[in-house]
Amino acid sequence: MLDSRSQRVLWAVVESYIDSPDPVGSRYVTKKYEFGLSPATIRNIMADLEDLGFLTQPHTSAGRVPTDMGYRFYVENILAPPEENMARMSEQMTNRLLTAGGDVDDILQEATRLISSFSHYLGVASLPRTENSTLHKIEMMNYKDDRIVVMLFTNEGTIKHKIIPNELSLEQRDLGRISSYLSERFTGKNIKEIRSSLVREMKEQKSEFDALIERTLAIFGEGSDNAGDDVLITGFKEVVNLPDFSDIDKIKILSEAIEDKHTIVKLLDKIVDNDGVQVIIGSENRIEGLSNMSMVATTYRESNRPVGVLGIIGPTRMNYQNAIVLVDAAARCLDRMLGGNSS
Amino acid sequence: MLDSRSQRVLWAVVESYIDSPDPVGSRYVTKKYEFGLSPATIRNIMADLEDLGFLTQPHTSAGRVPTDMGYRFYVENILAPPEENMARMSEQMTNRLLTAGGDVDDILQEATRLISSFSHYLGVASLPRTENSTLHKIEMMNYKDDRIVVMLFTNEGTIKHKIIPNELSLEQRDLGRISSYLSERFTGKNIKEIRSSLVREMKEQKSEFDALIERTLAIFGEGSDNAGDDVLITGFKEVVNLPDFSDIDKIKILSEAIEDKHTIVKLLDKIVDNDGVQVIIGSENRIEGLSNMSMVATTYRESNRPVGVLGIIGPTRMNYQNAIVLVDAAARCLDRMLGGNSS
DNA sequence: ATTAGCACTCTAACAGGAGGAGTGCTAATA
DNA sequence: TATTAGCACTCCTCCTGTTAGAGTGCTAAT
Repeated sequence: MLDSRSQRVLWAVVESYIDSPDPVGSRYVTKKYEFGLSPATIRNIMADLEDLGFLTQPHTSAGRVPTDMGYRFYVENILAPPEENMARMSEQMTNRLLTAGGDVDDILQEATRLISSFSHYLGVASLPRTENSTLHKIEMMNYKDDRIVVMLFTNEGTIKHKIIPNELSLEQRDLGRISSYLSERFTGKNIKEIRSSLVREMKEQKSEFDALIERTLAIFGEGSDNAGDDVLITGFKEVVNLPDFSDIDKIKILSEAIEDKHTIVKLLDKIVDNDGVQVIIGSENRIEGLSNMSMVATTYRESNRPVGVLGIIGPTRMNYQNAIVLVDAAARCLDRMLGGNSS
Repeated sequence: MLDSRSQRVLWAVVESYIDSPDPVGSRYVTKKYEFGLSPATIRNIMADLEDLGFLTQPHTSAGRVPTDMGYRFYVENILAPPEENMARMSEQMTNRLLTAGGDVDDILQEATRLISSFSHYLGVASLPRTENSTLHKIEMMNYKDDRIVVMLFTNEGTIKHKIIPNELSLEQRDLGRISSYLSERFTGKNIKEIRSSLVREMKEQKSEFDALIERTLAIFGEGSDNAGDDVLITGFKEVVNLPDFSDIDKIKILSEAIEDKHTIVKLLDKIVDNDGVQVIIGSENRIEGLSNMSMVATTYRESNRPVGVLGIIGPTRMNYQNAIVLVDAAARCLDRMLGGNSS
């Protein structure tokens, strides 16, 4: 599809543009990379690459800049194998990550922090969605006379609790009965299923515990309606230091996306599980305002079941190779940490 | 200390500079505010105010700008009583806040979000520090064979849980004994005290449960060493839209402060409880990099005991009146919501 | 097929100048 | 004595024109 000489030129342009965000000219390419060709020839090749849509010019007499399509080709066909020191870097990160303790949330927090500080881009992750977990146990207990604490234990090792008013003045004995009934009936079942089956039941047969059940449901459903609480974003301070964000308007857009999180959620939702690191380049994401951002992400697993997404978001001019290696290393590390937990 | 005419001029300068960040000139003051004086007279007064340290000039032929000292005088001596629509605004906010549900964390999250969006500055808050709470109950239960869930219930209505490995393979029976022993001994006591007394005991007498106790301690102490997890900061997207942050370097400094949180913690620590909204202006905070930021904050209470801080951070050129009213309204609203809870 | 040469284009950077806003001072005024 | 009008002066901002440089595309020569 593209002769190897053109590929090498495209490679040179992308690499050097990633290195520093100045349009790259023909002369520069001949100087920096050993082509054995004159600038004029490079110019011709570049013109061809532009016709094909891989490169573009900011203005008539400027050098070339890769298009999203150019990056795409670069990522898919001519990405070099990771360098030695890249491997060392990801190993370092993995080691740091392995020392992280706490529950899943803490580990993920640390993971995003690490991939952000190693890549100098934004680290993002979606927490395991409760609704995809399976129930391990439900506990209810009295708390301070007028309230009940409901606790939800999942097989995935997360615990959620919620305080609800004890409207029926239930005794601890009653609570024990209710919770062991629920536990017995639903243990091992998918939270999402439980939720819908409870809702159905409540419609069919009115019980005196409806109010209690309804409030309990809130734990099950948390995060499913107001998506955004279950996504972590770290590293804004890294990103503002990039020359790509010297423009204040870009910062505004980004800060809005980060704070509202909905946009990022939409992005993460695009990552499906297909056993590998996925790359979404620039306008491919089809999200307004994020057309000059790319994402490198993959799913992470828990007992061999994909439960969430981990990735890096940066400018289209990002170091894809670096990002891919880091994300992959972090995700596989998570797999081990989480998988090992629930064994 | 300052005759009323000078005060009015200072007031005019501050107000109009808050309104828009251009140095304010003598002519402008006479036009906008009815002084019955000529620009020349205003100039003389301004020169006096400059000599006194309340105003300053960016350059020779520019208008005047308030100094930190100027703002200080303005805040303490000549702040006008809140306008009508200000009161309506804070009422609106209060209503919105009252509908917030969930535990303390959720409520505070909503509170910072609200004061940020109403003020267009940064909303900040410190969560109630667990170590200042009193213990209500401790529960321990087996979880998935090889682990234990430790739950800490405070009188203040917060619950913390932690999963720790069950190294001694304790039975639920043992756990029940241990937790009821701990509960019995420490209920009603201050968490901080409990922590230190447990540590002391562990040193004095080795018990077979030391490892368990030590891990349990981690819950008590959480947030005390790595301060930063217990502070909320919201509204970066509001702040980047201010003309004060059109400079990219200021954004960098701020984003760093927000992400690391330590700086903000230091700032919040300066707020002591003395029954009222406190204002820290510009370089008064003595924190590097934040010399052009001000904070308006106050403590919020739980059962009449101050447990945390809530405030607004913005540029020195912030609308103090507005901020004070909002912070006060929000804090008093929190008082009610939390105080009512634990009655 | 490649390359040297050249005219052309566009930008970034600098310098100079006009306009304007605002001051401080002095002298006149109420 | 306090206020004000007048005026010279300063400094910033904005606009303009110019220049240097980088890079291109094209053509003709190799």
